[in-house]
Amino acid sequence: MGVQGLLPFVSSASTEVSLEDYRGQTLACDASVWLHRGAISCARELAEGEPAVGFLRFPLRMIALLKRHGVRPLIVFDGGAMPMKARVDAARAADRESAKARGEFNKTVKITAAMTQQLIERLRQDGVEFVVAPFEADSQLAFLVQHGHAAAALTEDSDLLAYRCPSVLFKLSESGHARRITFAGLQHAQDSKGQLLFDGAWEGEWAAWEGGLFVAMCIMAGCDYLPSVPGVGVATAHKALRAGRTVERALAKLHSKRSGPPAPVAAEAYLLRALGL
DNA sequence: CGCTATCGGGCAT
DNA sequence: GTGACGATAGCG
Repeated sequence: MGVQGLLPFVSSASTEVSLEDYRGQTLACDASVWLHRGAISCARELAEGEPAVGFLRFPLRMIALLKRHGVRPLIVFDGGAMPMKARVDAARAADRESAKARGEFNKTVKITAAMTQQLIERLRQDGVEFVVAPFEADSQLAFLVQHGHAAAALTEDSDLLAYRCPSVLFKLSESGHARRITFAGLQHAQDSKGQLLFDGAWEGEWAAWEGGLFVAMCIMAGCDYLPSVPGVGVATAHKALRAGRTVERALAKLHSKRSGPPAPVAAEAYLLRALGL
């Protein structure tokens, strides 16, 4: 999931970069998407329990790509399941079951601990650094960049911005180019008319977004941890926060304007607590 | 109409 | 694991 619609919304703040720009530096790499993509190439074998090693090919190729450009990869694996994501995890398991019944194998792909272990073994042999996150890789990737252990995170997951990761590279291509979004660069993000999204509407606006409103916008638009407010995406959440200037007033505004069922009451309590309000 | 949200689905080889 | 992209639907 990630935050639906977030990347298009802030795409004006992204710039094209090359891996050459990171020569001699460390990139913290999200292993899960690489493993999933690799696993699609042998989805049937995996679904039917046949031995398969083809899923290693794609992640190893991406690592080779980084090394070819003089970049030091730090591979980050998902660790334990998040209790708060239990509902989402259960839904995905059910989806995999029904996909298997229909013979749609590439929708049944599930990265097992054994598969992760096989990749880790290769990384050990090849001298590639890695860490296993306590829970989800996302927050670990953000931590590594925030504390200077990596120059940027390399992922496909928009959640990295919600975690306030200072620098994120998306959509790495075979040519070694990617789109970079820095958290600080969001200050200059614009809408389609060239108007700033997070600054300029009032004195100190960017500081407010940086300090919590941006994260609130992401949560309101829908995350894996809370039932989202129906009919509210990134654009509506942004509008409400900009008009209200605080989470409380933005939520009140959405309530008064919206027809249909009110937001789940638990969502608000969690949101406010998550933001320390 | 214009804007926004949602749905289905590719990714690799 | 998440989401480009095009289509569709619901609202003001």
